[in-house]
Amino acid sequence: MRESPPEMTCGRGARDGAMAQEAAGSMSEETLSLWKREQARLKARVVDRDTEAWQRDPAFSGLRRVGGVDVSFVKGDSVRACASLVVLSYPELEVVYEESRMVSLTAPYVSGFLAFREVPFLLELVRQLQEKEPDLMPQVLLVDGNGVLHHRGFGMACHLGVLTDLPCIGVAKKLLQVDGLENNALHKEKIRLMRAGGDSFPLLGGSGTVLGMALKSHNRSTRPLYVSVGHKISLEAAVRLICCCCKSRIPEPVRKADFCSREHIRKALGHPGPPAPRSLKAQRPKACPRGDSGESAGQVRRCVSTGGRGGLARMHLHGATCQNLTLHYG
DNA sequence: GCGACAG
DNA sequence: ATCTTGTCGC
Repeated sequence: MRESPPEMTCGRGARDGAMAQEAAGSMSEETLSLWKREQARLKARVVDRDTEAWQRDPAFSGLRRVGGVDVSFVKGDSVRACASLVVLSYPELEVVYEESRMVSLTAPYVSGFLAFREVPFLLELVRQLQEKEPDLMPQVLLVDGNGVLHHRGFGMACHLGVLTDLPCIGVAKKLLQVDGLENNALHKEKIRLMRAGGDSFPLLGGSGTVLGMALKSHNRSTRPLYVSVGHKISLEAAVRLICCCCKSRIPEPVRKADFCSREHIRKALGHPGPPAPRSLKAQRPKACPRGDSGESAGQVRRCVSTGGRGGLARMHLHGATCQNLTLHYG
């Protein structure tokens, strides 16, 4: 049951005034409701508290490997992309494993359903790691996107976490404005008031529950990160770990994964980048000037860990868990 | 027409 | 996600 790509869809009287999501306009209501049901089904398996000993340790003793995943895209191409998985040692944050793979995306991007577009390929990378280098399986995975900070409380970090049974943390670069959360003047003021790296404030959903934390990931970072629980870790431990993984605004595991996937695309497509058929719609003009002065790279404090004893919490990607690696959408 | 829009 | 130019830091 594959959806037509956006450009093949004739005007179908989208009731979204301005066709909020061009991709969403190509998605059948049947598929969207199927995806919602799948999210609801898997959401029941999310564990939003610490399950591993190292997560409670002030120095994260026992944590040796932190993973990061990312998907980068080919310029004018709506289907070709590269998925990457990296594993870094902790606390050194040196790459001990890296795998990148060119993939063909099938599902379009629809806000709220990012996992159905990217997770299948990330799952495949985790499965490959389990087969070839099980000893390098990360003890926690940092995901580029949200966890429970999501339209239905089940973002990509939850999705990947449940299907791999690995602790996962959602790290988003922009606030997803759901459940009453708004990137308004008050929110911006709170951001401005964060002074040092490690400062944060809670993101309270409409029902009063904490959906995540806005975090100033290092001293000179202007824009915050939005951290939320994916699976098998508490929000407190998640925020603390993200801090310890940030040499710059973006945590190293995610940053390295991003670099690897881009580099892989550059090599796979050869250096001359241009010939790419423009099949998507024209870009919408940006009316507002970008008023933020950029990032600044710089050495920043990191949490220090006193090494760690041997591996305790071993990831169990065996047996019953492996069936979770089956792809779940269609 | 306007605003929102993880990646 | 991607494009864009310049600027700053190492």
